[in-house]
Amino acid sequence: MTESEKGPLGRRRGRGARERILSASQQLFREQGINRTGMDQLCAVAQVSKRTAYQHFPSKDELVAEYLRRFDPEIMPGVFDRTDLTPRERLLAAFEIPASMPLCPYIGAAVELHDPEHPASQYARDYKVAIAARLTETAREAGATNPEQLGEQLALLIDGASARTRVLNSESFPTAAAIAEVLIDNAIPASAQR
Amino acid sequence: MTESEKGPLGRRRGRGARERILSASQQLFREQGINRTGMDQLCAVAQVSKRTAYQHFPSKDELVAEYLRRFDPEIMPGVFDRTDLTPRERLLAAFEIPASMPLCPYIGAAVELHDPEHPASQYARDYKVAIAARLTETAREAGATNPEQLGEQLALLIDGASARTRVLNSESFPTAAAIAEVLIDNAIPASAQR
DNA sequence: TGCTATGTACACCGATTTGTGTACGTAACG
DNA sequence: CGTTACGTACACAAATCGGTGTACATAGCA
Repeated sequence: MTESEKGPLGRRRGRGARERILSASQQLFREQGINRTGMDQLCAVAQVSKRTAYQHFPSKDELVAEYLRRFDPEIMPGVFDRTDLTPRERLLAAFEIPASMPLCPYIGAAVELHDPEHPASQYARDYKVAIAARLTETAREAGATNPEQLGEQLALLIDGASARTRVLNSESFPTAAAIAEVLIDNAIPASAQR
Repeated sequence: MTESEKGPLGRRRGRGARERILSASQQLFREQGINRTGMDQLCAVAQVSKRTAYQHFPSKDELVAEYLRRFDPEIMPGVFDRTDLTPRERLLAAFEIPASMPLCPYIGAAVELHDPEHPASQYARDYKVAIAARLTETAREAGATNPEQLGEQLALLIDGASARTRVLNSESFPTAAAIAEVLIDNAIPASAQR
């Protein structure tokens, strides 16, 4: 609403339309959900004409899929690369989420879209599998006797905390972290610990 | 599409309109989700005129809330009343879901509606708290040293399995049950077991 | 300079959404 | 019987949805 709004001969916002669209997607799809965010509103926030949006993305469905693919992957996958932590600490670090996480967007997309064939749903599935694989890999480094099992278990805890945080509107990751600690200690033979 | 369809002077479907509406809600909201089910389709399945539907429910939002309240509570709460099982067995029985459960409808509603103030979201929260309380109560019967903690942990496992089953399109409750077994055994002192 | 890619403004489409207004049947019950 | 509550048919409103058509402006590059 400032003076920098589009005049009758609209101020040009520049060439980075695609990035602005994806940035607005991150904000709006997270804050309001996918279904409750119309393309009109999204374009208004991105300061992009609707025509431009549809020149970059063939449909909203494809935009949603790209939104998931471009989802800032620094939080979760980042912990797996922290060489300053032991494998065990890395497993536990996956449960320290930055509180600005209302709901895992992959779960949110899968539930909202309600179609397993939707490109975004497919990517959500791939992502969840990849995270579980990373957890399994780290569990193996930590010396777990059954790393696949521990990886899948920890992945389930993360999703449980995410879903429960959303429904109850209260933080559930500490609970999940407590469970994780028990599972990890149970899964790593005493000889491999420390 | 059989001959029993409404003719020009429509065959009367009888007085049980409200029940038919709620029954159709159970079916459609589960199969297609809430947002993707329009009132027109819902009324068609319920064999009820749209006018009648809005005479029973002031709005779709209220219908959704009532759909959750009326949700057949035989599966989950039922296991808590099974006197043929030990408390420990009852806790584990909560993880045996009948596979016809695509996603916990309470989680689904909370995610789809995307508004914590929505009456259905509020009820979902209440329901989740109630289930956790039942688990806590049973955990206390089983002799857990910290029943509140164990109850909350088991509740998180159930929600994690539900969410993960939905996203991955593959059964996750066995994984959750395996974790539950570990947690239960860890939470009950040896003296109280058996 | 002029060409091309990118972005813009804005009206518009058809479909779908929740929700009403109106006038009419009919079943149940006194 | 008549009354009343319940249910019906159908049109329609107002908003919103995803998506397009058209004509124009500008930035970057050769």
